[in-house]
Amino acid sequence: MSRQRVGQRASKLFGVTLREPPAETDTASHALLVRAGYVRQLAAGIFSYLPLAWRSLRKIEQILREEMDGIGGQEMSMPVVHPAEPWQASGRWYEIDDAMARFQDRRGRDMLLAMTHEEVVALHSASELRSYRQLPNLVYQMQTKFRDEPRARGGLIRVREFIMKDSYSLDRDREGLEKQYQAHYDAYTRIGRRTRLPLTAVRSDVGMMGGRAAHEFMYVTPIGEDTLALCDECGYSANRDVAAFAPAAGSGPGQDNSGLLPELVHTPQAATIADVAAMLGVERKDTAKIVFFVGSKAAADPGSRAGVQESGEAGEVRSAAEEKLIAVVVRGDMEVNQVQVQYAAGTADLRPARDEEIRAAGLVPGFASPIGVTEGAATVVVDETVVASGGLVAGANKVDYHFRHVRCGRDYEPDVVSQVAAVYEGAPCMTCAGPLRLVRGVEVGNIFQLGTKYCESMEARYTDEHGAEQPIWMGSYGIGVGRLLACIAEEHRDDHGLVLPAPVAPFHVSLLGLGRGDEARAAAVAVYEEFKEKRIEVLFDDRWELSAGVRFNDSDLRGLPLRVVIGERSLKAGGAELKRRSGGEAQTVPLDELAEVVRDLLESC
RNA sequence: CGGGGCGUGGCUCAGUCCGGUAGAGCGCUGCGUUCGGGACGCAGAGGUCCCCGGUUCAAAUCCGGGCGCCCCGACCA
Repeated sequence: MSRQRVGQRASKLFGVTLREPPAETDTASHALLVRAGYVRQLAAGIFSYLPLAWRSLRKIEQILREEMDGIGGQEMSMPVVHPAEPWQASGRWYEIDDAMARFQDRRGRDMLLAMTHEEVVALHSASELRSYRQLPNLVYQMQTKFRDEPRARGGLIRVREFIMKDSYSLDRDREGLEKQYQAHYDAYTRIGRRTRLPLTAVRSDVGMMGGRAAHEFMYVTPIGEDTLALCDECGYSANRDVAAFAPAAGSGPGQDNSGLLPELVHTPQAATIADVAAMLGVERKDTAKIVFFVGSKAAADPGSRAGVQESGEAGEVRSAAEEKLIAVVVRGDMEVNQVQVQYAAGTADLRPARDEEIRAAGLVPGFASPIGVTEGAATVVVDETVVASGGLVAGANKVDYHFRHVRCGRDYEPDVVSQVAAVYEGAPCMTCAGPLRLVRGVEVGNIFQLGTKYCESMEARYTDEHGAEQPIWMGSYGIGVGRLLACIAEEHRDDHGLVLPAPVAPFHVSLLGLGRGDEARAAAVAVYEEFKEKRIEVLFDDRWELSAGVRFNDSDLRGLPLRVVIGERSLKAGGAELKRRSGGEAQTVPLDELAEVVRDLLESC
């Protein structure tokens, strides 16, 4: 709770309420945040936080600050504008395309807007950290990031400019890193509790961050853009990108008859799995489908792409020789998990192959088959479930023909066998075989064990007790502050507006002065002054000229945890009317007890 | 980056097909009435119809180009 006197008159509040939601608000919580006067959009994915939102964000930041300090963090602040050099040294200047906002300063020096701060932390660590005596260490900041998303959406959920709490652990070895990683895991769990937002930790892909382990902290909601696989029986949870499941052995017709050899069958016009299955009288799971991608290795020598400024140049610099065709074989009823294909095939980038690229490898789009892929023409990646299955229906690499009874390992040789099928609703859990459930979620926070990657490129080393130079081990941990607020708003609302929990609400009390009489008005003003004096954060609706209905509705919309009404009616009843925004009965409280009762009630909001 | 939609007062939108005086509701200002769940009357202010160019006697409206915003997909640390 703030130490300062905090009060605001609604008549002067910068940020009005809107009766109708602006046209371009897609999610319920975002419409409310706009209508209630919390946020305003300046450009696609770029928002201003008006005083109400800013007060909430500062409270959220304070919670984050306390939790970071609690695990030994030191707050600092690093620039939003970076020179290109550190990002060139780490390679990310070249690996990241349009998502990075680049520009040149007046001298023509390459600059960028920070997307995150690993490079700069590593750079500073190189100069500040020299001895094992200074480790472990942990620094963090609340800082603006800019990521030029191809498509911003969902209000504050997916924006281009955002404030992030980002912390960076610095350790002498893997054990130290794992310790700080776990400390963050626990801190994030506490943060979810304190902000009243249910968070689910899931295993996740390391993506462009690199490194070993990673978890995401997800708010499960239908408006989420990520898909999670959860096991209710053993608690396994993972992002769909990395979710593992037990390969199911096939049991369909043909699959039992392991002795049967491939048999060519005529399947005119049947270019989709559904067509083929129907024509041959089998189920989709008795078929195998082959999906083609073109993967590219990231340029080994960063210099080969130096100076890339425009997205259009990127494709020209990357030579065709770096690309390879990847043929992925999954069961007909399953989808391909592209992230896992990247790992299996060892490529950095993946895109669907064009028909002419498939033909160039001597294959027939629509009827392509893993049988007869010319050595070296394509990397054949076969899903584990396909290997575990018996004879499946597969393409014959000949227009209008398929094979029955095709078996991996007997009829064709895979280059890689891996789980490249995407997890599906009801898939058997890897650890307990229970059915996995797929839900949507918003990534509120993430934690990465980076290892020595960034510190090595910045030459951040320490000297150990034997006098030997060692690389520093880094972990990186983020929480989107605005995204957290957006998720809290999504979780805590009703038909009338926001219902914010006290720890993150911009004010504690919405005070309404009703009625025309001088006595009632004086009483309301007196309570306003008293609340301020007693450090109860109060938003005082002093707009007596408006009708009561308007003011009640505005109060509900803004969603402060408590509402106090003082008017002729309440005075006649014995004082002020006090009501929780979250529901329940209103109570009448004598004015001389009001502040105390309010303070007590706040403890449970 | 592919597909689609939209751009008119502060907000939500009509008007565009079929060219001819810029509109409604809400909000805002003033006066009066009302006064515990989005009140009422009267008076009023407020618009480069996204921008540039073209066609035309005449363009919010038709044509060309651009910009912005939104949705679906691709992508995403």
